[in-house]
Amino acid sequence: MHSHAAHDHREPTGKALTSAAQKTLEAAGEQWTAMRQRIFEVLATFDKPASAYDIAEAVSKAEGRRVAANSVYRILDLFVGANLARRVESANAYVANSHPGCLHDCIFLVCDSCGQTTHLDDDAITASVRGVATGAGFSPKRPVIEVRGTCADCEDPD
Amino acid sequence: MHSHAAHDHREPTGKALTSAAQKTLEAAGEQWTAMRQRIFEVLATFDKPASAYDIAEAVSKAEGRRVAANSVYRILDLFVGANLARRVESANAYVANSHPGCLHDCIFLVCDSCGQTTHLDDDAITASVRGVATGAGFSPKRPVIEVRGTCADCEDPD
DNA sequence: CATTATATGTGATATTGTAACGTCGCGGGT
DNA sequence: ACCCGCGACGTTACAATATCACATATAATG
Repeated sequence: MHSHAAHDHREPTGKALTSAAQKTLEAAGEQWTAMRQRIFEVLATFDKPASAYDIAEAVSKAEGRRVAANSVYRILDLFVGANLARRVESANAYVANSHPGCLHDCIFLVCDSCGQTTHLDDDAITASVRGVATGAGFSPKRPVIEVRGTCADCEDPD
Repeated sequence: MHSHAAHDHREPTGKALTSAAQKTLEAAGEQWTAMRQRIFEVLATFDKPASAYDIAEAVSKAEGRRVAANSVYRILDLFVGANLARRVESANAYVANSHPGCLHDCIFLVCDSCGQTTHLDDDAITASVRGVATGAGFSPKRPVIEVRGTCADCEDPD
């Protein structure tokens, strides 16, 4: 996937991904706490965007104690700020960034049927989006590019 | 603005816009009721994206009776479906479509500081977004392209 | 007019997101 | 060791956004 990118995106998984996330967060001058690790791990295991409440529920179950959505939001905000996670605006949900530390604007393909969300990078497109914004006298900070539609599996279930 | 579009976009305002909206909705086989007109008018007078609750409140005040958010959502959904209005996903809010009847994918520039939102059309960009989605085996239905940032006025207040 | 479909009203409830404030543990200064 | 300040997290309350179920009203149709 996104093999068109100029640089290679090997996607770390499991422990490697968590470890990469830790390095990135610490490099940003933030602490890597047990709670943050737990939330990152849970987020990373979801196969589709997870809401803060989804995560709170999953963590609560895993820890055997109540974890409030509140706390999850705080940590998700931190993750988004440090590029460990992304918010999918059209789904009110979050996904782990599979290559933290590299900070593309990104494109999400969100299936209306199953919720599966694919992450693409296409610097040409995102640059042109920023370009038209700038051309209109606007200072772009965060392009939100998401495509709602139907994924291959739902479109054509063999 | 968006003078690059292949066809002319004169932007109807006030009564002309309402009338254009009516024609479009009726052409879609839906009724143009007093309630729908009221909601469209109120939406069109907002100078920035309005939430369903903003609209419910404004209509309630204008009508001197309680109009529930519920009813507003129903009508907004209808409007979005008929292209009379658009939802700004990253703001949980809606804007009137200033040229109903013509249905571009569109690009919103949303100012994080003042909320002002500018609507651009750029068919080259939206086509390329749909293109990468299709290239990934995805069937795009509704691209969501929004740019969060700072508008000219907030960036550089003379 | 009677029948049916569509539109709206109403209250309840679910989901998503923030605010305010308290507690705990950790590190630095004294 | 003690105090202090700070960041992380817990806890409660609440605000904002969104949907559901069902009643009523209004419009379209025969």
